[in-house]
Amino acid sequence: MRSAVRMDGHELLDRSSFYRETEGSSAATNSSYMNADYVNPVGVTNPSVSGHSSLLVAAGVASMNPPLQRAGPVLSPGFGPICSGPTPRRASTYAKPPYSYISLISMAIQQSGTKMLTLNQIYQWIMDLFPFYRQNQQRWQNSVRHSLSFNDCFIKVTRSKDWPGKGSFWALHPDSGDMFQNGCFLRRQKRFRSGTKACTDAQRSGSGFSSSPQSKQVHLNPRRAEVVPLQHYHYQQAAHQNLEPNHPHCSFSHRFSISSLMFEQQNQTPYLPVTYVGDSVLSEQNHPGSFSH
DNA sequence: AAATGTTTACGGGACC
DNA sequence: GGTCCCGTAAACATTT
Repeated sequence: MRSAVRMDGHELLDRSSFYRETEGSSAATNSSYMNADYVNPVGVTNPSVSGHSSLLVAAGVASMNPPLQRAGPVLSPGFGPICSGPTPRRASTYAKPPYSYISLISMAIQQSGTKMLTLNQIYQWIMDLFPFYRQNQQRWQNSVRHSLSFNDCFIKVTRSKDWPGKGSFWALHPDSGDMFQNGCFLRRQKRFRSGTKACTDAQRSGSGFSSSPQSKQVHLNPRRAEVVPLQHYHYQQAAHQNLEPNHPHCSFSHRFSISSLMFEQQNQTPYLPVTYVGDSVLSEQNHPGSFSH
């Protein structure tokens, strides 16, 4: 059953409260992919290691949600025309981001220092950046898990016995770099399929991975050095090939492109000062999943 | 028990 | 209209 027909309280909040308060748009004119009124909070320098956002506090989110242990500073938007109004609207912060779950997961992984994250780290990254996803966690987290399992563009990196912990790491398939043409994360231009096994074992062998019978499962050597080649591969393949603004295939700078997001992340001046709530500042672990700066 | 991972099913929207 | 992508729900298995 689709959410449009569900009449639970959350859905009412999502569809009416959010969009009604946004300017010049409505649920009827905005698809979930193109919510032009969404105020993108990207600007987090290190979502996994810092405290709560003053923006969230100002918006009353802190009182609506249980304290997150690893919430990050969600800065105010830097989306130019999107949020060029007098002040960002509070409701817009809660609007559904215009990214698919695949996009969100991809962004999270790509922005991590080691290009691989655990499921929980992916959850945290999404919630840190997008307050919308602090609601109905059971719903969207199920979708995230489904996306990870269902889509060939994500590969599971199993832990070694030397590196115990819960859950595997998730990484982007080395050949999934062109999923989002122009670096636009709104909607994939084409679905990545590994049916042809474009990523051969030979390719993986140089990537710190060892192949396994499972098509989308690789094994992680706990020695960090063996993970590095994969990072390089991703950086060159994904970041440069598709996310680089000057790339021939990226002839325009879409405001939802990852390059735009990253640029704003590096250069934006926050509207609101970043403050921390509580004692939730955690030390960064030197593990896969630690976010790069 | 809870979190994590897999699979199936269905319907909506975008695109051709 | 057909196809593809996506979101959501749900059931079930596996792992910690």
